[in-house]
Amino acid sequence: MVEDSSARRGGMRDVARVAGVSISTVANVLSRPAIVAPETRRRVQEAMARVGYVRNGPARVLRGVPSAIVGSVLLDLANPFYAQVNRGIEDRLTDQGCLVLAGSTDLDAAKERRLLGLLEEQAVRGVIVAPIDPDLTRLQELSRRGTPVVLVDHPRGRTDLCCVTVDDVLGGRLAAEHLLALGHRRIAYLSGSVNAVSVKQRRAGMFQALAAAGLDSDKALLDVRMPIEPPELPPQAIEMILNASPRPTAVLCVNDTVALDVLRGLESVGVRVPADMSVVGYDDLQFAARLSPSLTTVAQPIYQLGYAAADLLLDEARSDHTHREVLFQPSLVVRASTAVAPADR
Amino acid sequence: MVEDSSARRGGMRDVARVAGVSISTVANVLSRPAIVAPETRRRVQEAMARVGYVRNGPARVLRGVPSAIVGSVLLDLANPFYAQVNRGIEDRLTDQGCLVLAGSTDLDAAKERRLLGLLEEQAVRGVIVAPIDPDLTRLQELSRRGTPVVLVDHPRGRTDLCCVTVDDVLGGRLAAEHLLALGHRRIAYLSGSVNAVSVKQRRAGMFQALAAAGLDSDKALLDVRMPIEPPELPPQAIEMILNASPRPTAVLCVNDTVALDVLRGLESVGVRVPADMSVVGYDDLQFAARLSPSLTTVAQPIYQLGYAAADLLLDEARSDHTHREVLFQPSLVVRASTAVAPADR
DNA sequence: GTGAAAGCGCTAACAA
DNA sequence: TTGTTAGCGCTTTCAC
Repeated sequence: MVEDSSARRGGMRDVARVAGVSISTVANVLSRPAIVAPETRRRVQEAMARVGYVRNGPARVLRGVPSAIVGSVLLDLANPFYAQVNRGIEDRLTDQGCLVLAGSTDLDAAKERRLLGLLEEQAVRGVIVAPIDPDLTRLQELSRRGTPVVLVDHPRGRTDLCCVTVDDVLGGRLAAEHLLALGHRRIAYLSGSVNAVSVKQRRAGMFQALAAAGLDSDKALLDVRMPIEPPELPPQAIEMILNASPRPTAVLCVNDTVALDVLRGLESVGVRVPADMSVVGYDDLQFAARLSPSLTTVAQPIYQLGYAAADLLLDEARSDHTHREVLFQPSLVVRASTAVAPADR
Repeated sequence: MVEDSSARRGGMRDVARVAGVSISTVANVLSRPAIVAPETRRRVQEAMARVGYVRNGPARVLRGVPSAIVGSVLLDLANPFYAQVNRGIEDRLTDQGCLVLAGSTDLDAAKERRLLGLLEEQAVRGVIVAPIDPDLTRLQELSRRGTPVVLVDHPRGRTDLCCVTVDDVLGGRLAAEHLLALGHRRIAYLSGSVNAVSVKQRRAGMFQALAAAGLDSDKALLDVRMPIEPPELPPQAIEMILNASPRPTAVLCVNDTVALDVLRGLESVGVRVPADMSVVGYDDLQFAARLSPSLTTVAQPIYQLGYAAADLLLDEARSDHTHREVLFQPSLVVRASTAVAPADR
């Protein structure tokens, strides 16, 4: 009857048998070691090692212990922005002994629903989600059925969910103000098909800045919208900007990746940055500082977004929890891709 | 006794009660709908909707159904390489209705152990891991205790685990051959403190190429090793390369991110790429093609690495499974950062 | 300080 | 075709 340390994992029953105690004594050693007699405790611990005891999470959850698993449903974990959000989530949860069940929705509402459904079945501790489906009622119901939900990078709308967002209006305003101060009077806003809310709010922020400078927003702002999810920016984007009349002297891009492509695109047609055209990114991803020219961009506290969301989720377990809305401020990082507008020189 | 659709989730018992059938009929509707009378089935399904029925994963696992959760333990999910590996894993598992529990080890063996321990407690279906702890016995035992383990980007060593790797010797050789063909006779190899095995193997590959060209490997290869995990490459790296005598005319970098920094570093001291110095990256990350100069690099099938690993893991469930070793081939992507060696012109 | 026993929600074998 | 039942491994009273 010798147990092999590399055998299949034993349960509490095996431990109890080997230690010559009852199951509940084993349980006590695990959860309230203090109340067990030292000698007994030692015997039990020895037995645990002998039979290769491993706690059974599912059984504990079934019994009512909160799950150690938290869901993270983001747009695309291979996208540096969301990867960073996810790291924030992971790091916050990890010291609570929690694990992150992460999934990508790829802009597909059906995929999002599927993921959320699977997560609910796992009876996870909660879910952090950057929803792509504008209809939040599903999430609201998920929450009501007992799975706490926290929104990241998305306003709570009419739900009573916790959410963590960045002030996109401010972000748009900061970018526009910077360009206006450099003398730019005609600015292109290159946005994708995604993240409708953010895109709109940033535009609103630009309008604010333009209006404050006494400009006619409709003339000063050139809206260039195109589907820019696939790895490559469609070449027409650059064309549209360069052929517009009057031609803009600056571009605000919806994110740094797009800005990178714009930099390349402009270079390839001989437009110099920042001499002929200023370029502003958004996000301040790691590579932004390392490009040449290094990229002026609106920095978002990406990691903190995730960290704060995880924080809120953990807080949901507390009895005195109240649903909260956390709002971060973006900040402008001026680097070498923006300069005084050509006409002004 | 009216149930509210937005109420707390009900269980099979509630469904049975509402539908006026027994629990096992409900179970049958779920797992073998065909054997249930249509009328009964309909009633049960209606009841499920009414009480907001959601399957309870943990209970199923406890009962012996394989878990839908797979662990993914990688170095850093915010690192584009591992993020991509993880996407491969995710995409392969997702159509099997599986979920990915992903964690970062951050080069910390203790963290790796902790993660693996937690995953084992969750009774996951299996674990895919890029181990940083060179001692694989823990993984071997994990596997023996009943949690299948697949290694990614790491040789199986003396274990009998499944593993997926890329031929690093070939990668090093391809890079060196390319540079040799361009007339370079002195090449720096800039490697970090990480991933000992890969680094060594690539060096071996370079040696092969050098030897085949009739060169004295020790003189032709300048080894520059330094800790390069933090976001910035230490400036000394560039110095060491430029001050070496004879000065190398080409650099092979351990990955594209390092190559990016080298590009910047060389530019800042007025060394032109590729005119004065050729630079080769490794990995072919998305941005490699978009840099200026665009980066010559050794492409690895990163996504496929994860995809194949997940594939192997799923296969472990089959009764006829045999442990396998999958080896991918890297390939050289020649772009604009390499050119004929200066002396030769 | 320790043990006996009741379930958590589910599956599957067997009975009706 | 449907129902009964015995656990899966654990936590948690409550008795001893």
